[in-house]
This record gives sequence, C-alpha cells and structure tokens, in this order.
Amino acid sequence: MSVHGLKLAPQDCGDCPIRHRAVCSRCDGPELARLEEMKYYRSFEAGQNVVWSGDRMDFVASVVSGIASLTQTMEDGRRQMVGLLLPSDFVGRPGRIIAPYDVTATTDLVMCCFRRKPFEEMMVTTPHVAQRLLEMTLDELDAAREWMLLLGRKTAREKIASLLAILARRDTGLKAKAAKGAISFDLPLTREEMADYLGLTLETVSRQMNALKRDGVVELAERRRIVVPNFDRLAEETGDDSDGGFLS
Amino acid sequence: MSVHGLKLAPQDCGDCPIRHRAVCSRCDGPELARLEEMKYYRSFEAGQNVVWSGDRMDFVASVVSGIASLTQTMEDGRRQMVGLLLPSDFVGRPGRIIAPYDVTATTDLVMCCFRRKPFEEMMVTTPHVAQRLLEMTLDELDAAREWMLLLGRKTAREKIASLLAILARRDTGLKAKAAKGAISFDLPLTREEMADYLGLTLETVSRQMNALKRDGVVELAERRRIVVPNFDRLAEETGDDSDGGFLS
DNA sequence: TGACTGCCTTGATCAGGATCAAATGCGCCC
DNA sequence: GGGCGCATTTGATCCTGATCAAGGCAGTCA
Repeated sequence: MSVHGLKLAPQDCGDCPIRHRAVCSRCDGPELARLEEMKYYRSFEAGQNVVWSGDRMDFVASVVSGIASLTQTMEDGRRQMVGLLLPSDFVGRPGRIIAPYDVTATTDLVMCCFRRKPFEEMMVTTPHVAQRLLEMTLDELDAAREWMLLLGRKTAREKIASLLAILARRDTGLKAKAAKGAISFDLPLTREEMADYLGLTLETVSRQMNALKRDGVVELAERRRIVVPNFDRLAEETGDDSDGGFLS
Repeated sequence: MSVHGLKLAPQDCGDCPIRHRAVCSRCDGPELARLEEMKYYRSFEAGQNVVWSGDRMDFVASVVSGIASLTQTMEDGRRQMVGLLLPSDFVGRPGRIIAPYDVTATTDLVMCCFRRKPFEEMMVTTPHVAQRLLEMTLDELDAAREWMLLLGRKTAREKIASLLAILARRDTGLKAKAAKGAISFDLPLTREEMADYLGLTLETVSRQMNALKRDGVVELAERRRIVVPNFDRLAEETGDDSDGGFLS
C-alpha cells in the first residue's frame, strides 16, 4: 500500500498540489532543494492510524491529499476530535518528539513527511519555514477558538449546521467561488466522527441531520452525498453572525 | 488611572518581571533597545474592557501583571471565553488589525504594548521575536485543544475541578514546586466568568463548587480564597490521566 | 442606620441531549 | 442468494445541566 502511495504522490515539489499553501510555500529554489533532501511520502488508507498519542514521532509532515484527524481520548473512552487536517495543513511540532494526540486517516491520505532533525535545523537557519509555520499556527489557533465557542455554547442543531457549512465552504472554495446556486459535496466523516468532532453522540448527530433534511436545509442524496440548496439558509442555522465573519 | 499604571509599571526591560518568558525573552541587548523604542505601558482596572471584537488594534502586547480574558459573544448573548491571558502571554496577531475577540481585564491589569508597525518590521528583520512567538502560539494551541476536550466531553464537576487544578498548579508553580501540602490561592474569576470559560451557567458553577466543598475536595474559606488540602484528590476529579500529562 | 448593589446560593421545574435497545439498510464475500 | 459486518436510523426513557425565581450576604454610600 505504501508502494501504491508512492506512485500517486508527487516526487517533485514543483508539481506538488499544496506547494503554494503548505509550510514550504515561502521557500525559494535552494530551500526547496534542501526540503527535497529530507522529505518522503507516506500514504494511509481511510481509517488507518498515523500516530498514537504518546508515541515518538521522528518526523513532521504536511497533508498532501485526504483528511486526517487529531483526537484526544480520556481514560474511560470519551473522545474529542480537536482538529481536522486538510491538504496543506501541518502535523507535528518542532521541538516536541512525543505526539500529544492520536492522528488518524479519515479518508485515504497522503502525507509529505520531513525528517525531524534536518527540519528543525532548517527552522533556525532560514526564516521562511518558521514564518509560514507561525502564520499557519495562528490560523489554527483561531480555528480552535471558534470551535471552543461551538463546543461550549452551540446547540446540537447549530453544531451540525456549522460543520456542514465549513465543509461546504471548503469544497466550494476549492472548486469555484460561486456560492450562489446549490452546493454539493461528499461528507468525509461518519456519524461517529462527526459526533467526536462536535461533542455529541452519534445518535444525536443522526437525528439532527435528519431534522435539517426534514426542514429542507440540506438534502441527503446517496450515501455520503450532501446537497445544500441554499447556503445562506444553512448559514442562518449555524448561529454565527450573518456576515461571513472573515476578519483580517 | 493610566498615570497610576505608569508609575507601577517597569520602565526598563531589565527589571521586567516577564522578561524571561514573554515574546521578548530571546532578545539580546540591541533588540531590547529597539523594543524599548516602540513600547508603552497601559493599565486597566478589573472589569474594564481592553479591546472590543471588531475594533481596530494598533498595537500588540504582553500581559505584564494581572489577568485578561478573550471572549466571543454570539448575537443572542451567549458567551464563551476562549482564552485566559496570564503574565507573559501575548495579545494580538502580527498582520491582523481587527480584533476577533473581546479582551477584558479580569483583574487589575498592566500590559506592555508595542506599536504595531515597528513590531511587524522587527518580526521580519530579526528572528528572535518570531521564534519565541511561534513557540508561545504552539503552546496556546495545545491549551486551546485541551480546552476543547473539556468543553466537548467533560461533566460539570470535571470542568470545575479542571479549572481549579489549572489555577492551583499555576499559583503553586509560581511560588514553589512543593505540590505536597495544602495549596491555597485566590480565585481571580467570578462565578459568571468561570461559567463563560467552562461552557456552563453560573448556577451550575455555584452548585458544583459547593459539591466539591461538601466532598472535601476544596475548602472555600473567605471570599475568593480557595484551599486545596490534597492536590492529587483534586486531580482525580478532573477526569484527566493521572500522570501529570506533561509531554515534551 | 438603612437602602442599594453586586455576587453568590438555593430551590423547583424543564428540556436537550445522552443512554439503552432494536431495527433497517447496504455492501460485500462466499 | 444468503449471511455477515458495518453504518445509520428510530424509539423509549433517563438524567445532567439549563432555566426561572427567590433569597442571603457583604460592602458601600447616603
């Protein structure tokens, strides 16, 4: 399977689909060459575990394609997803060897891994990687804080609507900016994963999904396919401010 | 009042109580001199607002003394605190002028503010500030994710215990590492602020605080004074892994 | 001294979501 | 085609924490 992954994965940074958004996006030619030296690809099938919490991690990585999740688990089994990693997102922390979360492939996943040692050396030698990483980390912090509001204060229905809005926005953003007509996308998460992300049970997720369907906010077509006939209607259900909420 | 603050605040970075932990901690002599040029102190009384969400912020800052909070508010008034800023913590984001959260002085507060423009220039010119800021941001991201677990999965009692444990650990850490005997500290938050932080109502906070008191986990002496006779007992109530949970 | 105010506690009731349990649907493998 | 495994739905009931409503307790100011 990793052979399979290697065939699919880009070998050359020039062809890389996340070249302009990942941690390497600010790097120039020589810096890229240096990254090429320390990088290797790994792929995972949906459901596979990438790293266990407490494990030693000898690499840091970028998600090239697919989706990975970060999850925390309590002793008695309660689970909370604390991050959803999309293409170009970064995994791992320079200077920390022990992983604090479980990392799991939610869909089929390809990661571009950098050997820790040379990566950390590069962090102190050249500023471009560190600058970009700071920017990405600040973005993730914002996202985490938005999620704190969701977890602490939103109703089950608002939570579901918020998640669907984020996924819809993302998928649409990637395809075209035309947010007018109907949007459709594939749900990359099971009910249980949604529940883990939203701080709910899978039964509540199922019920609220069907409630949104009954109310015409979304259509659940075939397996995993979601159609949003009117994005603004969905956005109203999230409980967020009506304006896009994009501050910069 | 700002006159009052100015008198209390250190003028010289050499005397600064957060010198070794704040965003400036890696700076050498000339860099400190440059920071001195762009810095000024501001103080606030407990309860005062520092910045409103949506406001323009022409500075970034370090908390010198006291506690500030970051809060998000929904249209209908639901509130969620998304961060508690302690001495040496950083406020604001290089490159972003509009504040995304309300910043409020929870206790009397002194902040060391840096004018945005020169600070941002320094970020690209010299690596020490950016390096330290990255480290601090990664720590905050970890803290935010730990809080996501709390908000999404912990019971009211576990939430209260977790907050008290954090405050106790912090106060004790600052004084002495001797976590053996009884610990005592002043609660810097009202019931309502605790509720906003924990995703609860103030009534539930009050009830659970008294439940912990009845069960001998904490003693509520005078106004705002908390005594923890046995820290391990409190730690058990948090629902977290028994080991300190310190990964690095 | 007494009223006012902010903070906290306590009680009664309600409801949103959890829990427990079972059924349904679907793809897959033999 | 039948049986299995998995994800999902649906139903019944329970319980934690929210909500609504008073009341207590200090500190403060007139």
